[in-house]
Amino acid sequence: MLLSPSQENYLKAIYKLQEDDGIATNQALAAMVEATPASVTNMLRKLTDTGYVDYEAYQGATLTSAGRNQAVALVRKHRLWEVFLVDKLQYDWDAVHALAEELEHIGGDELINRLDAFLGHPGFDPHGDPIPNAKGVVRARQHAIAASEASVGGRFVVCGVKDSSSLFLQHLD
Amino acid sequence: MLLSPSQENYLKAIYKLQEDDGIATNQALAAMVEATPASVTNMLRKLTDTGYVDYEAYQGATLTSAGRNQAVALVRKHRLWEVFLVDKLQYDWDAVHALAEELEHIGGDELINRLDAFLGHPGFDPHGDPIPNAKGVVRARQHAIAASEASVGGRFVVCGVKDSSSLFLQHLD
DNA sequence: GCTTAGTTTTAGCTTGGGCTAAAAAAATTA
DNA sequence: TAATTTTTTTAGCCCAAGCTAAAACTAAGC
Repeated sequence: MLLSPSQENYLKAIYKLQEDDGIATNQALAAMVEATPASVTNMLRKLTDTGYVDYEAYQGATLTSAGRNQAVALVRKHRLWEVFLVDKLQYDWDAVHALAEELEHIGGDELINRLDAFLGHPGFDPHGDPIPNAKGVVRARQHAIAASEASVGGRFVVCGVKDSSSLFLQHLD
Repeated sequence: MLLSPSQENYLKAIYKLQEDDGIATNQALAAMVEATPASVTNMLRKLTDTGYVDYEAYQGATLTSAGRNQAVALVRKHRLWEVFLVDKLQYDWDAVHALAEELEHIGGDELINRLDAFLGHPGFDPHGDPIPNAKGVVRARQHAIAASEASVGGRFVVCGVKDSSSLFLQHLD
């Protein structure tokens, strides 16, 4: 089954919300894909019919295993393109998100696996997020704590940032 | 004015037909963009309204200078991505056309100029076609003659191929 | 110069993915 | 528990880009 860019964005959004909040509500999805809740209901129907999502009215959406595979593959593509843009094209790390959002919908496994090899199989993207491997396995970022948890005066290495808004990343620079 | 991928494909098709045949007929366009002649008529209206095409009923389409700029930019993007795929990702030259068709619709000047620099400002794509520079200037392939014109027994260097079908390119290999 | 063949356009329909406004369900508060 | 607020769904609409079938135009052959 072939997914449209729009459908792929929904799967990615559900995946992120499940990871972060445990549940993907209609409203949160609407905010994430920048559509109205009514449009989200429509799309969830379609994705349920095609077997990527489990969804019952008023109960929120969860990914099927097929849906989760797709979502992880998209995360992989997104993060590998971000590495390419920063490492090879010298983009600043705060400028790559939007472009990666476009690039992640291009091509299939062949392209992304070649890109992966070309980049030297990186384990993390420019924001420190882990890159799923070709089989969809994501290694968690180890030993990481939030900056707000760090003891004052202690010395730490920043290994990633959560917020990907361009404004916040520029502030960090 | 922002163009959809579909609109960009029409501009590219008109450009190619103008170059090759001198004129872009409705029928030839339909074949090139893989749509029906009726759909082509619709789209030509739109592109005329937005100022990229000059078109009067039954007279065929020509690009305005804005349209030509867009078309040349697309050819540039397409060919640079082909270089990337072959030189960096080790694709065979006969396998890159379809992927470049997708990639050429991504991003804007910034991305493509960075890609150009990364690739070392190549002058020609893997098929030997010249790559327009950032200003849209295309250097013609010099001193080139068709293989069918070459004298039997003479020695020549192949600097390009016209047909980009995967089948023909595989045959050459 | 007519007739036929080919091409292009018009008219009206379809599909995907949006939207708004109103109805229905769920959750919260009194 | 009842009333109110919030969330979700339904119903009906829009737009882009395609399609088919029929009408109109152009070009060729006799």
